[in-house]
Amino acid sequence: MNKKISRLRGMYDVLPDESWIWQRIEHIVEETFQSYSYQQIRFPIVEKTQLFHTTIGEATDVVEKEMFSFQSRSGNSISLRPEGTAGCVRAVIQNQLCNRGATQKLWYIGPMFRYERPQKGRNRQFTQIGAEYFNVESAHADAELILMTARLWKNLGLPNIQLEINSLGTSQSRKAYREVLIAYFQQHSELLDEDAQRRLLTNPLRILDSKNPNMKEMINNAPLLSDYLDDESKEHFQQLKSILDACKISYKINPKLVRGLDYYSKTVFEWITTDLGSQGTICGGGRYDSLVELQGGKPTPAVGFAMGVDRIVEIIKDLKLWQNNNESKTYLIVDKEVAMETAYKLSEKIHQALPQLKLFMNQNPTSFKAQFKKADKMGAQFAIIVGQEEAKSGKITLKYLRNKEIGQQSFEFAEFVSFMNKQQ
RNA sequence: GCGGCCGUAGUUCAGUUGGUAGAGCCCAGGAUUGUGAUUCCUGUUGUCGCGGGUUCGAGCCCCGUCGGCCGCCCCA
Repeated sequence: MNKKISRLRGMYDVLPDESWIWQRIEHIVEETFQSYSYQQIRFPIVEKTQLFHTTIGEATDVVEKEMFSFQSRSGNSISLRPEGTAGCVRAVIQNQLCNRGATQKLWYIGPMFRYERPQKGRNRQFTQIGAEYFNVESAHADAELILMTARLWKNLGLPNIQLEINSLGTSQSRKAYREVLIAYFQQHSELLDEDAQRRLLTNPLRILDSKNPNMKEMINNAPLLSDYLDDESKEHFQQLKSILDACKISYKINPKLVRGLDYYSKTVFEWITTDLGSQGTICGGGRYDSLVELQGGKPTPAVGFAMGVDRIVEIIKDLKLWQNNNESKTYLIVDKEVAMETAYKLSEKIHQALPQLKLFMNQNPTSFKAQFKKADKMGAQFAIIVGQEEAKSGKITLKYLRNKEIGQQSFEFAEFVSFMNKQQ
């Protein structure tokens, strides 16, 4: 008879000991993206299932077996978004943000849902932050997005992150390569595992990603995508590389880097950490020039990326990169014998005069000793003591808990305010 | 979707060949007449994840289930 209802598998609660990390990441992301003049866009968590099928691709794992799909009351199939680009593109088309050649630099943050087996760095509800740059065809746009993410890692203070890039080519050159690749794999069909057999005609590029040791040699000898790039794609890729070189962003060209979502073309990139085990990609993205048209909009080149906030939080926690400074700095210690009205009058006066001050007030006054103990455990810098003497005199007694030499002082209210202002 | 490990107080864990639970930390109170971080004393806490089975008897054995971790897979 267990009446407790537990949370769903792969979902989680963010508790106060961790929420401050999320808040700080969100704050830094917002500042960084704004400094590059990207504007926030917000779009629904639920969309028509069809949107994800046409955008992400029928043969992808995300669509085939990882979507939270269900029937709406009117009988339509709707789904929780498994990623952000689909909804963002839909919103751009529907609200005509790119009409008459307008460019857009957009970013978003929010929960995404995929029905997967939970693991470190992989949850069923997870938070992604993404940015999308619409209507610039040249690699300058790709470069800006990569530079902006590099700036973000710097601002967040994340170490051990590497950039990998590749070019998938235009959809025409990819089509040509695809046929060569299928032919090659068919020659070696006796070596293909079950997974590869299944993907041979739906998504042969993904076979290159396989870690099956039996297929390793065969894959290593497979024709390379880079040999089949057309001039336009080569030129585009070269442009990106020379900007990255100029800005001293180091990268590795990974010719086997192919993204799992169908809509990518030309540039693809990933930021990878070695600190998270097997879920090491913290940010991935690329160009998707044909997606807007595929969704029924006017042809609009675009490029974007998404990053997993949960994974970034994990790194910051595991490596203990940050310290919490969101805790109360000042603890209001109230004598049991002092009327709470007096204490509240003072605390409101303090909030009015020092709006930045993080004041903790104990609504259940116990002994002085116990309150001091609590203030200490909480990491408070100061204790304001409201005892019977202070209630009579109207003065403020302030004790500096972190420095015995300064110790305890008595102030008039105005003196107290200017003292605290100096401290902050 | 596949494979492996795991689930005992708030927490970290112990629990002998099956005989219905224990420690450290934390928390609360006190030694200290209005004052913390050291020390000492005292005290609270569990349907042993949940359900079923075997047994005279199950935290321990078996089955199921839920949840977590790790690998595959996938991806951010």
